[in-house]
Amino acid sequence: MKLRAVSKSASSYISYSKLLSQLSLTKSLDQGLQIHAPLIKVGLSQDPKHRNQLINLYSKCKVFRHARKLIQESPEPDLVSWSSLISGYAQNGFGEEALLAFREAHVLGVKFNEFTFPSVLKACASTKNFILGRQVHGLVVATGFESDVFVANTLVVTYAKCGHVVDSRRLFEDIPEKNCISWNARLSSCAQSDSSGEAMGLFHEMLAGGVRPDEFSFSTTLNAATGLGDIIQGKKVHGYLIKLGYEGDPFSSNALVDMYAKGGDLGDAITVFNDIPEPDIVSWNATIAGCVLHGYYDRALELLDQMKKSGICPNLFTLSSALKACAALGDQELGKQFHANLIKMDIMKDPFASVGLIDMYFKCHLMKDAITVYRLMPEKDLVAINAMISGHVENGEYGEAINLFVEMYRQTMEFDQATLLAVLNAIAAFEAILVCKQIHALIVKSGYQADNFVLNGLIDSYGKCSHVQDAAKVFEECPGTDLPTYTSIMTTYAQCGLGEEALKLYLKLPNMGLKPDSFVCSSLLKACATLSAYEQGKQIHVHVLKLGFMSDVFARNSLVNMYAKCGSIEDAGRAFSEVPKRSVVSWSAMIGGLAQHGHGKEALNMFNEMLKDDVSPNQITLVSVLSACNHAGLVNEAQWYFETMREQFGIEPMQEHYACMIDVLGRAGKLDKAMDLVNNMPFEANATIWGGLLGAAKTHKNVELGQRAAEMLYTLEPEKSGTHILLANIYASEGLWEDVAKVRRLMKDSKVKKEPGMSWMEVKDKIHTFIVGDRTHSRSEEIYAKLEELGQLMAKEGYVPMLETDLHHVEKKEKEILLSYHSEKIAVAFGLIATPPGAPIRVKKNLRICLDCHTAFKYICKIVSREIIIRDINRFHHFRDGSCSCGDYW
DNA sequence: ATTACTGCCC
Repeated sequence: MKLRAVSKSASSYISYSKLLSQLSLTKSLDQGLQIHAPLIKVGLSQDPKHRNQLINLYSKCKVFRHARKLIQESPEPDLVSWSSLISGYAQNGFGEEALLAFREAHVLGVKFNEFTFPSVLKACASTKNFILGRQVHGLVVATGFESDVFVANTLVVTYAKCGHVVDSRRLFEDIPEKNCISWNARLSSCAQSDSSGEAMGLFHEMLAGGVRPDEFSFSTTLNAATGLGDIIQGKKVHGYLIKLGYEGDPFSSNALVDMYAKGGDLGDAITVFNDIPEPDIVSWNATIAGCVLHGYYDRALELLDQMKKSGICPNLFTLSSALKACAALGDQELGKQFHANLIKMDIMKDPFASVGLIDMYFKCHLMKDAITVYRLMPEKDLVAINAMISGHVENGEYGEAINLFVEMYRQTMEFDQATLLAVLNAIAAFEAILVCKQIHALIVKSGYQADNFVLNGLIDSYGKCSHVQDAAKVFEECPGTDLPTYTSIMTTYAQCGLGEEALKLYLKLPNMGLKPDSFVCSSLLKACATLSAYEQGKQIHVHVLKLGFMSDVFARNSLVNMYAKCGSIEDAGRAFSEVPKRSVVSWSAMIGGLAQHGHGKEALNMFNEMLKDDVSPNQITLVSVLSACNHAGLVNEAQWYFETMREQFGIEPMQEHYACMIDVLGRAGKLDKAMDLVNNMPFEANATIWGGLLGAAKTHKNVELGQRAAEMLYTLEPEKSGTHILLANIYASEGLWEDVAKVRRLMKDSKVKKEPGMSWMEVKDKIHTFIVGDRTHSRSEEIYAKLEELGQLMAKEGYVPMLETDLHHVEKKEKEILLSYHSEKIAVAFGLIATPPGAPIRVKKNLRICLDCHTAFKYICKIVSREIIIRDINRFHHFRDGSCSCGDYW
């Protein structure tokens, strides 16, 4: 009986031992627990080998309580049992516990070996306990295990993870026989410190040293390529990976998907993804994130469905991307569903989940939900605050956005690039110039003046606040100017009416080695529009075609606007007819263009067509409609649209509509009605409105209204000289020379200078600028000869200079000379000698065209058989066959 | 011993 028991236990000894090590490998806890009882029964659990195997199994399966109990039961501290426990903690992510166990064992006098040190070091790395890590390193050296390549590799990784990259590199270099894992450890330490370039170099060194990379080396190197955005290198690594037969490695495949998705062709990413036999959650996530990154939001959501159907549950990564897709698509319902998913998964404490939701709710205009999610965040990190600021900007709450920043900055003094960009956006939209200057100071103080993104935002904000000079200063001091910087400053110039400056910069782009993109083109088209630079505009049009931006609806709308503002309503019409899907912007641009050219009836027809096309007008469309009525002198029509726009189109008349209507009435001589509207509208009349009334007073020779309007304008815009000039003109036209003299004195005292009349004429790619009596042009002699010749021909046809338009109280002869050398006349004369016969002449003027020039051009266009197109500050004048398109109404 | 995917701003 006794013998049998012994022999049975002998055979069990071997089989239990085998079984236990098998169970340890597969982490089969249940079976282990089942064996534990029989082991006790046969008395084998007291055997050190079996006990250690059990400790190992329990530690691996995270049942540390049982493991510790077995250690306590053992008669003396044992290296293997403690090692098992420590490694169990370390492998399962219980770093702190591993270190505690290590200290306990150390105090008990356990001597460690090359199998224990890696676990302890791993725990130091995961808890970022550098101090203990260095002490363990000392222990390693003292016990002579430094030369063990296994331990040395772990040290390299530990130092890197604790942020001590230099020590990590030194230790790596000191390893005499570096194996593949040593190299991998170094590669991973580069990944830790964001040194993708260094990692790429190491990979090549590794190859040169004859070490064969494994799947770890490949996936890490591919990640480095992604970090660098260097797809060319990445593709080479991809090729080599195939050659060495690691194509099936899931980590490398996922790294490839991520690389192509982030920096290359999304198609390549999807190809790699489709070749993965059993994509895991990371493969799906990387592909879905790639779709979102490239703007294929529907595709991303479809993939998410497919993923679920394949039996894989979305995790936080998946839902982050999905929320971004919902935000971009404005899909509230789906967004809410994902919110429910996140709550069910109990991961709402994760900042990524909250920020994704905040962003989604703001972009879907569900402000309250966004704010609720933010309030429920246990710890509001910087990214969440940034999302709040930009969310408010997104919803037009610029003041709230700025206040939020100020409040946050006072509390934490924390901000980053994204904060600055969000605040700058708010400033730009709010035109908050004082805040803009403060943020500028903050940018300089905090060292962000080397950050191009921030500087571009700053330029943009100064531009939107109409502080061109500040914008230009930031631009000039920009350390490295890239294409977006140029775009920002060119857009600023274009918006502030300095189209010429924008064009000058554009011509410099090739010299800087920069290629224009669709943003530059759109900015330039706007510049051309402001400048009325028709030839330049046509060239940009060619660029837009060549560079393939014609699929861009913005580009097409910009073309309509540019051609209209450059005086070619025909080209504008052609561009308009080529817009595939006309939005309210396309229609408004066309209607506004027609209006500016005095084609009031056509503009109104266009407006009716737009309504038939089921496109709803917006405020801008109605400004264009009223302006069309204005330029065509259609007073009744204007009144009808103005009075019915609220009920017909649900658009509340804004200041611009009132201003336009007041202008219509004023021009038509209905000065009383105009003043009624001024007194009864829900706004204070601004400078534009008083300016219009002053013009009306001049046209209809109403001194009283002129004086009142002028007085208002002196306070509203004292820096403008136009007011004085117009008032003086009113007095002059009534022969009130003493009053003219008074105004002139006033002008002199207040140091307001008359804004000099300037005209521009574009020939080929050069813009020629002229002022009154200009003799600086290289072809001045020919120009003045032409003017002389024209003067004689015009006189024969019956032209008489309209001397009363000049307010200089000088001799008649002198007046005649001053009049004949007005900048627009010089420009037209230059046009006649510098362009081929029969070509239309396009001139832009910075002020309103003068009455005498207007009359003269009617004669000239007939004499020379040319179309003369003058764009003044308000509108276009097309002179053809002795008359002007404005019908003498401007 | 070593490897991947997510948020705010451009």
